[in-house]
Amino acid sequence: MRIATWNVNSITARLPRLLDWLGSEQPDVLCMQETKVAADAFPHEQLAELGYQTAALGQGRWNGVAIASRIGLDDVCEGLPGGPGYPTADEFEARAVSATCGPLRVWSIYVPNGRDPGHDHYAYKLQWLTALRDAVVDDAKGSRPFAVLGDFNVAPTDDDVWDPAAFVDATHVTPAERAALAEIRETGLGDVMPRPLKYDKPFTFWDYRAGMFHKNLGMRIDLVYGNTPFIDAVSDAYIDRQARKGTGASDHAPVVVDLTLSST
DNA sequence: ATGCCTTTCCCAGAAAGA
Repeated sequence: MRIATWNVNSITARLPRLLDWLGSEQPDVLCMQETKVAADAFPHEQLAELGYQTAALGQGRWNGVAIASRIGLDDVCEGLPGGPGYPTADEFEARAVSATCGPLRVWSIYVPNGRDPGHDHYAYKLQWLTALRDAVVDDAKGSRPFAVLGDFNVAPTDDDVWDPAAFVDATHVTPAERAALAEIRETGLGDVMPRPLKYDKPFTFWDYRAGMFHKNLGMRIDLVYGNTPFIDAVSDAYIDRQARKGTGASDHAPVVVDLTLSST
């Protein structure tokens, strides 16, 4: 079984490449982020033609998350239970969707950026991560394979950015953000470390500007956090950097995880 | 080592991304 996560940076702009990628890589489950499309404009039909059922949560211009599965899609939960809103407490963004896909329970998440450590968006980010921790604690301890996949917008360690000196006073690397990730892991989840396929670090994001991808100045911020039954089933994990190449690419590459489950 | 790209809103340029 193959499961992947990919921040597509607009599913509308990325649709030709997404459909090609699904056809060639054949994931059974794909978690997507930054679909940037309202739920009623999501390309359900095009993915259905490739055999995928889809659950999409969207609000139009910003954010948007989805799950595509060809092994079943049940018990869909839209949004982050108990999560904060932005800019006001009751304005909930499209940043989380979860579903049961065959033997797996999965979340597709898009963590708020934070913008700047002094910005209220940063406080929102930390509140959001705390709510995510509370929302996954039961499934993390369960016997069913369970994983949270997506764009966490936090580099877990200094090894996960091209140069820590470039991130002084920046978001994505602060102790509070990293502590919030540690609290999520402490529910019983492990960080699935993918192979980079090229160079030494498994970056998942490279800025569009200034040839960052070609200089390999990237970050590892798209993560797969799995519980013990999930981790025990992982046979391989890697960054599909091919998908970041060329014109019309997202600024994120997919993280692909191969699983060998006893039931499949 | 930043908004030098990209996308969306909609047709001009602001907002957002990390």
